[in-house]
Amino acid sequence: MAEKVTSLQVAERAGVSQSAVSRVFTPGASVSSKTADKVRKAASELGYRPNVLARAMVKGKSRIIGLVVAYLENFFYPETLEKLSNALQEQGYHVLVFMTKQTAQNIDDVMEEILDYQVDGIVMASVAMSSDIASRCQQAGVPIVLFNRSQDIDGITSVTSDNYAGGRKIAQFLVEGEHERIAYIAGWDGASTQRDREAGFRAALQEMGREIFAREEGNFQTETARAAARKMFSAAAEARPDAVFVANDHMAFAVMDVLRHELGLRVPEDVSVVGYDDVPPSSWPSYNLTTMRQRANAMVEETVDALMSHIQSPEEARPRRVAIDGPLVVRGSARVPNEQKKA
Amino acid sequence: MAEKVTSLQVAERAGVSQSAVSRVFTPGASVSSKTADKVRKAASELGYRPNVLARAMVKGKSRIIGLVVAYLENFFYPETLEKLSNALQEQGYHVLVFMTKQTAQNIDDVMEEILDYQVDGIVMASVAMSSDIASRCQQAGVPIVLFNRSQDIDGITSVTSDNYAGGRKIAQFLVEGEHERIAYIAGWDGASTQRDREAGFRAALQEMGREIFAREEGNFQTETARAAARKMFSAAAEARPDAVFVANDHMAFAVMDVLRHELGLRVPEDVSVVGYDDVPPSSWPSYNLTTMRQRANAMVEETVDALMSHIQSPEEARPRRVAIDGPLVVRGSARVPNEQKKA
DNA sequence: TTGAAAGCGCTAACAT
DNA sequence: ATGTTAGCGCTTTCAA
Repeated sequence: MAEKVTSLQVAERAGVSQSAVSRVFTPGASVSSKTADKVRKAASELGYRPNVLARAMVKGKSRIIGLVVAYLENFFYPETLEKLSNALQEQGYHVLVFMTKQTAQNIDDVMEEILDYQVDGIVMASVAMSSDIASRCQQAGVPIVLFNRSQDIDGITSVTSDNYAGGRKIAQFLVEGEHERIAYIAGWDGASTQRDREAGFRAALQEMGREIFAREEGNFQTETARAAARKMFSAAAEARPDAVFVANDHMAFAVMDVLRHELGLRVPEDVSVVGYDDVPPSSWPSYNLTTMRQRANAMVEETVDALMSHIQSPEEARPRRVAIDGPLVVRGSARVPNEQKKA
Repeated sequence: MAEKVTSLQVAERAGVSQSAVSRVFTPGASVSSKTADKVRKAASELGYRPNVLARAMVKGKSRIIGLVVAYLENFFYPETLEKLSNALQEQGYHVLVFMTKQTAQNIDDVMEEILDYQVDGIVMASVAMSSDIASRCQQAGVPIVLFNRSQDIDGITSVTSDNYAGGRKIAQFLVEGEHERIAYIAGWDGASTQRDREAGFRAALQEMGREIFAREEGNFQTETARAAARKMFSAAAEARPDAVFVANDHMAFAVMDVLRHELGLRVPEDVSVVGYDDVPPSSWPSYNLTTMRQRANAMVEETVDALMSHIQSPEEARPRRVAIDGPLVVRGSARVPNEQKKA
């Protein structure tokens, strides 16, 4: 049960002062190479490494980023978490995870906890936030970025895909594919992603002189999405949609399964399905889902960049609201305009 | 840009000493309710909360658990991470994430970093570890638990499903299902999960006077698994397997897709497929995969329990090697013995 | 019960 | 270039 090795012990063994040891481990400090050598030798003999927490205390920077996340069940998030964590690691930061339920009280509680850890920044993935809390963080000087959510709170940075544009693209694609009865299965309406996707979808439809033929709520959940699909597609052929935009891939899989395995409908022959996210299973042959890609890499890059610039120059950094455009990935789950081929 | 509120400021406002403030926020310390009230009032007016890092320094306990993880692409891990984080949060701990590549050097580096954060414990998910590093942590008094991996290092705690027993069950199930040519698609052989699953599978087969008809390497990766499936099933009907155990679900999906969509084979009529893990897509109707369930909840519970007992009583706590049994979840991807029904 | 004081392991002036 | 000193914000003796 060896004890913790401190810089003082290293100093004694190397025959230098404790601050000399500190300097050796501080990039850009002034130490002679002779001292440095002695110290490094002593340090490695003792197995010494600086205590990050102690350093954090004196510098007032923990190099910890708090990540608040509500659920990992949508496969877009694991992907994101992995990329985010990697990107942050490269900058010398690490991610401290806080799971929370999507209720105001929970979120507020969790935010307090996060702040207790003196994090240098916070990423909220798919979690809404009270403006109270927002200003509390601003006071504490801790930058927040909303990931995959945007909110109309002043001075809050958010990074999303361009959900409005995405909704528009899908509407266009479906109309060009000569669909007659275009439906929508919505996500949870508390989410800006849901609202923006639907708004873009409807707007584009309207511009083309069309409108939504049917709409059900899927709430971003498998079971609810299944129920929505059953309800929407139980009618006779002429009375049911021949195309449906499902607000995310996670629900789209559930919808496709109901269509094919419960209702005996063919996709895309009887009904076209389009999703949103482009998570891994979307490209699996069983689903082969046409979907809007959320560019996780780009979104993570923006997030890290925003965080870093706020940390490095709190005064100059301006809040930003980034909406990243992505391609519509055309696969086989939806009929396409004549000239196109499916992937 | 409000500054950090310290216990000293609270003390001044409440007209008490700084240590009185500390006591109020220390469960089980002796303070009169009069003092406590004054302090709490001042604290909430100022928005004071104790600095966890400072507390960590003096107590030598950070209430941070380091999680080392190699990839989140197997859907078993997001699930695990969510549950683990929640369970730990309930105990007042939080998870600091370290992503790493599966190479010895990387892992060692990451472990050093982790130790720098003075974590109270470490969970390694699907990551192997040198015995060097193991003893380094033991020296530092930091308990480690290997999650979903076991290693023959003395004194190391590991929590897995009972992979050997799982392999056996699958062999039995396949033989009872009257399969003639039973094949295996292996995972990465560096993983104990792969080795144990295969060992149990082979042992049971042998006891029944049978053996593996064909074997390919899938390496736990989608593309490699696809290639394995193509190679294994390109032969004529009599020369190819009529059943295959794929070492995890992630690969099993890829295999099923190749079987159905590339090779035009029916599952389970032409070939039965069984996986391992029971991740969410396994129960989706498109796959409806028969698979061994890994009981994530139980595994997480054991992990947290092991961690807590080592933290609370480092002396008494014994290393444990837990292998949690799980059920074979029978769905539609494999032919079953006559009397059974599929789910 | 309460305050004063020491100290957790480190960094950052300040002097030399 | 290097040592000395003063904290970072807190918990925990030790006296009172």
